[in-house]
Amino acid sequence: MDKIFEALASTPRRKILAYLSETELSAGDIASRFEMTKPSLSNHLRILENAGLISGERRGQFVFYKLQADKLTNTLTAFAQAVCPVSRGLKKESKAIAEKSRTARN
Amino acid sequence: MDKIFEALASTPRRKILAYLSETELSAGDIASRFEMTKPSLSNHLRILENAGLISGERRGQFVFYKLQADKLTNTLTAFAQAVCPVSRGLKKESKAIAEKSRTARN
DNA sequence: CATTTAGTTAGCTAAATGTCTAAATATTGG
DNA sequence: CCAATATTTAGACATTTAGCTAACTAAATG
Repeated sequence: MDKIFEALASTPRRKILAYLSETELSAGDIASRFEMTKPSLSNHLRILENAGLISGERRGQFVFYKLQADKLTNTLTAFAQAVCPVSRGLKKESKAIAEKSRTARN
Repeated sequence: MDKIFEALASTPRRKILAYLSETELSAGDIASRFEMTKPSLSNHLRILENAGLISGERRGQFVFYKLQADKLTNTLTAFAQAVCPVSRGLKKESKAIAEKSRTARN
């Protein structure tokens, strides 16, 4: 939990996750999207990987990174539920659904 | 967004949010639950308040803090949706619901 | 109005973080 | 094997962060 929230506390790292949400990318592909040296970016990738949010696999010259979406969503929802009592969340959701249905009917 | 994830990247601060999920508490009430001086804790409260995750109100001698649950859930779900493509999330949810129903029937 | 209680602000220090450059490692292709 | 490409590791440096103590502001109370 600690490692994950620490990993998320960085704009470039969250941006990396967003890039990886579409497709896997090599370290260089990712680096080219940032104004930052490759070593700096490599460090961000390491932090994300240590947190279990991404995983890298070497294929030939390249190392391809992909998102571990489950880890991310599980952590965020678990935390949200721990902090925002479940029933409250469900109530809100129900209300939103009800509102949607209502407007759809009219 | 930046401020919020930065605020969440701290174990004591996440713990404060958990305490406030039950009820509002005075700064001193919160401080008494930590092995930390009051000024240190006051600083954590300031960071959480600046992020919009909690709000403090002075009543007499005390300053009571309460959770801004909407801000938290909205931010987390928005981010989760931005990073984990929506359809994938829904699929997972559907699967979980189906599984629940199935076991309930047996 | 002086004192006590609650909380924040200010100033300091140690530790952690983010970035860089230079060098090392791994893989591919001539 | 040597050179080129992709990536990581190592070491240095500046900035930020988290904690502390001491001093300050605000409210209640004798």
